[in-house]
Amino acid sequence: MTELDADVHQPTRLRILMLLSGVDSADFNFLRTTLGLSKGNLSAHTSRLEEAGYVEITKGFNGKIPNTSYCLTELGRSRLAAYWQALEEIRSSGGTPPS
Amino acid sequence: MTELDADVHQPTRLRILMLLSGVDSADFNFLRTTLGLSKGNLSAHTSRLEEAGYVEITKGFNGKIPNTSYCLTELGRSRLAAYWQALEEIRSSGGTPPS
DNA sequence: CAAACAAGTTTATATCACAAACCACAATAT
DNA sequence: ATATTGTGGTTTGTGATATAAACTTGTTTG
Repeated sequence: MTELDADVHQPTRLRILMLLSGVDSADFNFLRTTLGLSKGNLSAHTSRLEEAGYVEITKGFNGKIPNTSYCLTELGRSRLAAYWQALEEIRSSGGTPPS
Repeated sequence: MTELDADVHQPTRLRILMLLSGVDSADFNFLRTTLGLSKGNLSAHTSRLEEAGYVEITKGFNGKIPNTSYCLTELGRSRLAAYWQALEEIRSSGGTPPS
């Protein structure tokens, strides 16, 4: 019974991870507006993903204004793949057995 | 941005629903042992699924001992299908764009 | 300088997942 | 008859969590 990684199995975090999986990196406001999140919510979720080691956070500046950008780590990428696979197991576990 | 139904998007409930989707009905102990859940946990989740209208709970007796059995409703079945579809949208939203 | 703004973070709150404790009843032992 | 144990489940207490509001730090504008 493969477990579903709780750090991934959360709608907002899953969307963040999927978005990051298709891009080299994305910054705070891009994630925020693309996914339609409040700042607090996004900050909390990215922190958790960083603690899990799934996302790397890079703080810099755009001219003088601070800018934070996020990048999926290799661990994050592999956990994300494992998550989809675990989900596929659950999905195929249920249906009516073949006749 | 299709939302993920919170009543479905929970590992244990998802497994319960998937299990029920492949069977006419299942009773408490079958669910409990098959999914490896504590009694309290199973009871809480099935209650929630009933309140959502996704599962019908039927209380009866096996001889003299009480027996509760669970059956997926049509609503439950359709919500479950919608859930997998919503998830598929998220899944295909992320990947590297085609070259 | 003061007031508004930008980019995040910290906090308060409400919900939730879970197991321990509990309840109702049946079967068995004393 | 009455404890005692077992079975089938529900209720309750607790710790974790998702979210938005409030706050912080620094910048730009009046």
